[in-house]
Amino acid sequence: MIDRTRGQETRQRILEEACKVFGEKGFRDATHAEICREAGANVAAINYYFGTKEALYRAVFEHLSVLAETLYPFTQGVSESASPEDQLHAFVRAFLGRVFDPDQLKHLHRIRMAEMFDPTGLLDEVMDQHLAKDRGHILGILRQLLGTGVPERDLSWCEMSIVGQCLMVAHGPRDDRHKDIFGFSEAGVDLLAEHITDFSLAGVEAIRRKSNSATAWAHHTSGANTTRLEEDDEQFH
Amino acid sequence: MIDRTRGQETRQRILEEACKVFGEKGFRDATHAEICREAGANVAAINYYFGTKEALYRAVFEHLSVLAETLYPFTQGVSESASPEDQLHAFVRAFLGRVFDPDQLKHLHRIRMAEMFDPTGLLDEVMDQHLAKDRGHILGILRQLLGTGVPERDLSWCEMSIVGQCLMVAHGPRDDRHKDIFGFSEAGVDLLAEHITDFSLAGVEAIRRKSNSATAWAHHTSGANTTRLEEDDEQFH
DNA sequence: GTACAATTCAAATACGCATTTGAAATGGTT
DNA sequence: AACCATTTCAAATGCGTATTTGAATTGTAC
Repeated sequence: MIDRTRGQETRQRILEEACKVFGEKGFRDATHAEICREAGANVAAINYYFGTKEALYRAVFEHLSVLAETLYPFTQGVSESASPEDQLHAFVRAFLGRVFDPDQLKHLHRIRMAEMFDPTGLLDEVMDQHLAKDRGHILGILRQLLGTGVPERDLSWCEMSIVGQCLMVAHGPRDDRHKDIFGFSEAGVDLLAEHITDFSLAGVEAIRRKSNSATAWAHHTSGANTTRLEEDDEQFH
Repeated sequence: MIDRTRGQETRQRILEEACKVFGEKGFRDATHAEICREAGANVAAINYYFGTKEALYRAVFEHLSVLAETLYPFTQGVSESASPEDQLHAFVRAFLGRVFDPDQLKHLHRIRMAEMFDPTGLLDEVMDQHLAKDRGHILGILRQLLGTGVPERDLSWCEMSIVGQCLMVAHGPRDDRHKDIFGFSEAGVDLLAEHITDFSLAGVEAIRRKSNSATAWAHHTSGANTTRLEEDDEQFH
């Protein structure tokens, strides 16, 4: 058999360097030249090991995705029978862990967001798969929190409200600026997770109440802006 | 004097077409050729009227920004003395109005998000200015809702929680898929605004309570995860 | 109707970068 | 040592597209 360790090492160096460059510059502004220079390889190496820049991009995404699921599983630290509140907390913490990972993983967030708003189209199918898995998890938790009778729309919108917070909390490559804005320090991920969890639990609960009281004693919610939260809620004094 | 109406018309057509193309393809994938073709002008026209592609990009952003502030002011429909709850509602509605505008304006959202996660760097200063104005508005509302004693960090994080929802509710050019995911129809902006407002008001209120009870009777919140919402809150049964 | 500025145009240029190519080097196998 | 697959390399090639250029056209003033 033939020793391939040398070649696989180069391949690995390129893959990891590509994570960094794609993460920092985005697909379009990343160049073969830069990736290979930093990885200590020749420009032709990308073509040799991955075929095309696009294939390398996909390889990077897959690489980072499995890394994310390994390092920050959404169920980390909670038993299956934990309360939905604790499950949500774990979900948020894992989500933020991925987003603020000090190593390679933070690049995944950048790549995913860039792909959402400035899509190359290269990751469409792959992203859909991973997305579906994540959605299943958070929706499961929300079903517990909201109960069975709640309409699908409330479910989806609560999901959006929670995930939106987790996604927007970290900006792209300009995170210096972001840290200034939101007063965030690396050590504060747990605090931030607590904030989002508390905020979201209260939000979800408000939606649950409203939905319940709406379906309970009336088929018509015809009044325009008369259905505000305060009516059936004593939490505002 | 010389008649410039003809020229200015061409300039305007290019500007509006550029909004569309930059919005749909992003800065990097937009080409002189496509913009000019759609605008019925020659490739050289961009250079003639705007100098460079980058200058055109900046012009587009400025154009759309003033349009946004004109069409969807954050204070629309509420008096200055309205309750902070109603002010927040108006803010969210205006925000979503901008994001879901069926015409040109929707492109602004795409451009801003792309600039966040795949920055060209061309709009940094300009975006900071507009951002600062928006932040002032929402922070003012939050100050009313949270009271004076609340720490700046809670303020910033609540801001993030709210704005995050508004930003993530609409994806990029792939909004077909998004609409499927979140079950959103154009007519539903008001419903969605109501959801986000309700969700956020409850979230903010939860943060306020926690912050108050924390500062009121202890300087040490040393326990790790013992400061969950349920302790001083009767809304979870 | 001549002159002159503003505008439009087609074709040429320039440049960056992904990709190719074919030769050189490496290292194990016989 | 001779052989062969694997891997590295420097230098071309080719393509897409922003930008330039200089000539043609339009419209206005005198």
